[in-house]
Amino acid sequence: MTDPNTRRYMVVKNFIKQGIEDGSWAEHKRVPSENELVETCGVSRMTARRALDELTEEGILYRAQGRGTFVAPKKLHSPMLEIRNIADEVKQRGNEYSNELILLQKEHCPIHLLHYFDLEEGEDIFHSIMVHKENNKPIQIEQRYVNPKAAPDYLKQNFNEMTPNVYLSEVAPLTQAEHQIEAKEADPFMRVTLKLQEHEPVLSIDRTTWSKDLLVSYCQLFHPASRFKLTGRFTTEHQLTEL
Amino acid sequence: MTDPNTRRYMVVKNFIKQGIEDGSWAEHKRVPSENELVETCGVSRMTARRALDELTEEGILYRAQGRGTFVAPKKLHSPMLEIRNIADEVKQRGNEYSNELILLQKEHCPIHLLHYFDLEEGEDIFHSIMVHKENNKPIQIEQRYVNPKAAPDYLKQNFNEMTPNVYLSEVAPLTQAEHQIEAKEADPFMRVTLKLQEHEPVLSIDRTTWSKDLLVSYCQLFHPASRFKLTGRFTTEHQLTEL
DNA sequence: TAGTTCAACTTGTATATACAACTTAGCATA
DNA sequence: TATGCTAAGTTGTATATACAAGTTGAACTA
Repeated sequence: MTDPNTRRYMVVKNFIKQGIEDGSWAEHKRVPSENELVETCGVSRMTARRALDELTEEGILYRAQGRGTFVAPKKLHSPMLEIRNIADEVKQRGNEYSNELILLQKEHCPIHLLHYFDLEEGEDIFHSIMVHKENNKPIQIEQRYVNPKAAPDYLKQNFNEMTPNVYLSEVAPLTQAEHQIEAKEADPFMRVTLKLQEHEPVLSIDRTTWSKDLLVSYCQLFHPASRFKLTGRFTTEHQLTEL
Repeated sequence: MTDPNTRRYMVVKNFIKQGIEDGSWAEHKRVPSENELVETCGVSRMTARRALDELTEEGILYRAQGRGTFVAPKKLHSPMLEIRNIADEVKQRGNEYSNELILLQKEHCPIHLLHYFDLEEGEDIFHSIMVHKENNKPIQIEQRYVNPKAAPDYLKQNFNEMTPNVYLSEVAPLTQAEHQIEAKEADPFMRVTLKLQEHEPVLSIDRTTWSKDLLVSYCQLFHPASRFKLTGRFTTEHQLTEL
């Protein structure tokens, strides 16, 4: 039972999530009761209950004693991690994850980033560009500058095994992150890569991450803004400059 | 068993929380195992487990299979949290700010929000919808549910003087906020109000705010995603679950 | 008709049990 | 010494069972 998806309560969770996704149960509609799931899924009530409990905790369902369990209209609490791992997310949807490495090299640090990475002009930095795919369809472009001091072996990694995000969080555990979200026009590369229509905007997420006081990575993520539903969760504890 | 604190798993939770508070178990120290709690608290293992599970979910403990359950390091709490208001932002750009109140009323709390606001069915909540304008051009739709316990005089306010955001932060100082950013299709109301083109997406920001442990407000902000350049900046503190 | 009771269904709490999966320390062996 | 194995302890998953507590609608009664 190494694959999480073979676990019985995961089967039930996916069964419910699937039903919500394909419209079997609309918002505020009752999903099968615990006892009904015992019948249809062939699990014990406690297992069915665990599935419903977790989905409730994730904000996907809500429950009312004596009445039933219902589909929540909009997630108040996102089930996602604070920094999402796109590979896991794709797999969690039951789809196939793959990626394509466009660029991976050492280069002189761009001038406008020298200050952030605490580098002198002419010093090197790692630069990668990759495309993340779901069922072979491009869903995200990732451009990333990585601090050699924080991840000296970045260039040697095989990013089919492990996304840059996961690798970096292993070699330089996150202590702080800053995000900037922006909707903007796509450039020609994005338009071709993400198969965008004319004038279709992209949702851009700039993410800067630190490990202790060391700036580890500056990363830009681009998604099609209209065709995909993109959610992120941010718990702010310092400062938020808004709009 | 009407008092939640008489429930067995709550007894165990309080026992653990108490021990952490009075210093019996320091950060990263092991707390009693499930079987030890069976002995000392006189509950079944599943009940002890539920207590530890919930405390883990709350970020108070972390668990490692085969090793034990440990006290998680404390989250950093910064009392200062700034959410700048849109009126100031517009004025800072040298433009004229105005708004239009679409709806301001008391209504029964929607069922799916009862749990979050800690209300019973039939209890009332405040609901407002307004449009923020820059040079008389709509730039943001704000829909907001407000907890009457946190801001009992919300309905009496004149929101030309002070935006809901500013008013709320005065009567119930923010201690925590959570955001969810999403690009999605506009509904007809948004399309008309924000003068959107066909199929033009909106950038939606869901913001939930707390004052201490009290959920103050659940708010949705909608912006045209393509015509305006919208940037938000978020500083996140991450907690490590595995050490 | 209006109000009450009750049966059937729901979720909520609690226990007892079994086995799987993982970690660690100590022991046995090469 | 170094290596590998095992036993004991831990969390993780799953089942079966029982009763408590809240909801609903239908049958019953005044």
